[in-house]
Amino acid sequence: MVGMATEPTTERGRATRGRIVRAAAGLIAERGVAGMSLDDVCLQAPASKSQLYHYFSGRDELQQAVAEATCEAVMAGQATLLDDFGTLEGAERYLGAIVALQQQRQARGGCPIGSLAGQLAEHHEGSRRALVDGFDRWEAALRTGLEAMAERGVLRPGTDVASLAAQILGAIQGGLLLTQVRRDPGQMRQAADAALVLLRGATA
Amino acid sequence: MVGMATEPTTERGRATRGRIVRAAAGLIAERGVAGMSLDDVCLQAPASKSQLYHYFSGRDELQQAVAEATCEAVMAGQATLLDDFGTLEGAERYLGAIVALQQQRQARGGCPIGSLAGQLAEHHEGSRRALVDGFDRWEAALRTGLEAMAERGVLRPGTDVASLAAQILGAIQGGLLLTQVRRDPGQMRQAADAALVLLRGATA
DNA sequence: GAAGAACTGGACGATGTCGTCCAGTTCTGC
DNA sequence: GCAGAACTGGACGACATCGTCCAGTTCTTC
Repeated sequence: MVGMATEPTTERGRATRGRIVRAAAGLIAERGVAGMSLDDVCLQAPASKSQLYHYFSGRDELQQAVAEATCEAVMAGQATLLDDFGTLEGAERYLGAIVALQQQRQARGGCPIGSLAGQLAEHHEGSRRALVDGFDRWEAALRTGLEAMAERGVLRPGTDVASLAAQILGAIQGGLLLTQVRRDPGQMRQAADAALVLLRGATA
Repeated sequence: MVGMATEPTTERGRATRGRIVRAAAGLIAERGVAGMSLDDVCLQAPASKSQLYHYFSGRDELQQAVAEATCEAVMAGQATLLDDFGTLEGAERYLGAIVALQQQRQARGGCPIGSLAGQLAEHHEGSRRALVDGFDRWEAALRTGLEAMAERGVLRPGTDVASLAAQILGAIQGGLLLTQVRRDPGQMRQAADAALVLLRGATA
């Protein structure tokens, strides 16, 4: 934990760093943060201990990198769906897609960001900040869609789109958490309905 | 992990088991599931290894006991507030109390049940079931309040109180998660407002 | 193509953790 | 008050994990 982490400057270095982060992310998703050992990460990457410690100062920094990569992946995965969020129908499609994904995954895993939050947020400031950043980007995308609706007069004038975006994100996260714990995608369906109630409650 | 767990039959045994669970719960709250070692639990309880393994088959069973105790504590802590949930004003008081608690705690810790969910639900079936039980009891309490409102004609006839209860619980959990990650009690305020919107949307 | 920086591989010691074991003490039922 | 069950204390071995170290290889720059 003495040496500082190094950014890779060569193509090979970037590839190695990427393999390590992906392996760590996979192991965390599979076994949880507690179940991920650095040796396992090296084995799975594949990479060696010195490579891991070359790019990361230690476990904490690796976990933070996983948090960042996870946020990136989640946002990238729903980017096109979120672009649609500027209309009521688009919002319905977006929320329906989340429900469908939960059904397809048999209600496992919950939200990748939310799951990490429960495991990291309270105990590692760097990881927490990475997750805050992820939620901020998510919420900003929702807000952008709401603003588009507001501009077209779909929402009542004076609607607090910032709050509404936060509430919708909260409903989604709560729904995903209950879905995961109860192993029931119906929980996400109800949460999606709740988000739509909040949205429709603000329509003109 | 070979021996099965034993229920204590004597007063002293129950006290010891209780000390162990409380110590484990405290350490998990402080450092997370990953950061709790059984040696630390014994040190803090105080108790000895053989006592721990006398009452629990191993780490997993101890964690499950912590999950059960946490659910119990959370429900006991809000029992009187939840009794109030049978009126609109009572519901406002209840949600306001959650917000106030988050402010008082400086947005730390989130929901004890929800936090455990993120760390345990995906990886230990027994713990998951304990958490499901906690959420079920919570939701049932909300539903009881909603049914009281429905009977008194506060809610529109035909309101699906079961779904509404799940949605309100989801809003609360989502709000607590965002509060914890963002370290901002305002997140819980917005979630509480969202829950009230859902509730008022069902009033006659 | 040579020099130096970046990267790689894997062995290694220190440490923490788990789970076992057994001898000693306290409690319970008769 | 005694026999047996329940409980307690702490030492112990096996093992996993962390983080370090250094020699060897590949890349970049000139």
